[in-house]
Amino acid sequence: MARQYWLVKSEPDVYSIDDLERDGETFWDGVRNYSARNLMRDKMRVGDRVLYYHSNAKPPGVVGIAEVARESYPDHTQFDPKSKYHDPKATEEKPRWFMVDIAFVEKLPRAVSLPEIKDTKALSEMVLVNRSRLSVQPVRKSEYDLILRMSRS
DNA sequence: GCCAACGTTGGC
DNA sequence: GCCAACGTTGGC
Repeated sequence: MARQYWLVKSEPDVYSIDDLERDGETFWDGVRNYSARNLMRDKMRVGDRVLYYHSNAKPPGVVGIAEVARESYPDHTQFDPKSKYHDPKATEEKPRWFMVDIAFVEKLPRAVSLPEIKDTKALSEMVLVNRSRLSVQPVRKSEYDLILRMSRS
């Protein structure tokens, strides 16, 4: 299948693009939304490209690129009573939440901010603009390419 | 810090 | 199955 494109949100205070650059690779734990889970569990493939978005930042925006390094497997934090992501209804036999691993690719030469994205007609159909609170979302190749081009200008 | 959007939970 | 109450996300 052709490479697909995604966007993931992360609060830089929690885990920023710099943290990902330092670590090289990480597991994307803590996603507790069924739409986002289904995308990770069923659609994300190794090698897919991922726009890395800083939410709750000033300004919020796309700051880098990552790629899917491992396809979905159960998110271990759901089984951990001490984790804030613990889910008492999940069992090892029947996990409810899944995650993927993502690897650092590069930081954008310049962040592309949310206001800028909102001002760009060709990006007006992005899920980011039209649906609040989805932390893993699909992106069109044309949108991905345009954001990269904007970051270089 | 506020609050709109909206997903989830649980009573009925 | 409906829907009110509740909790969270995330921009501003």
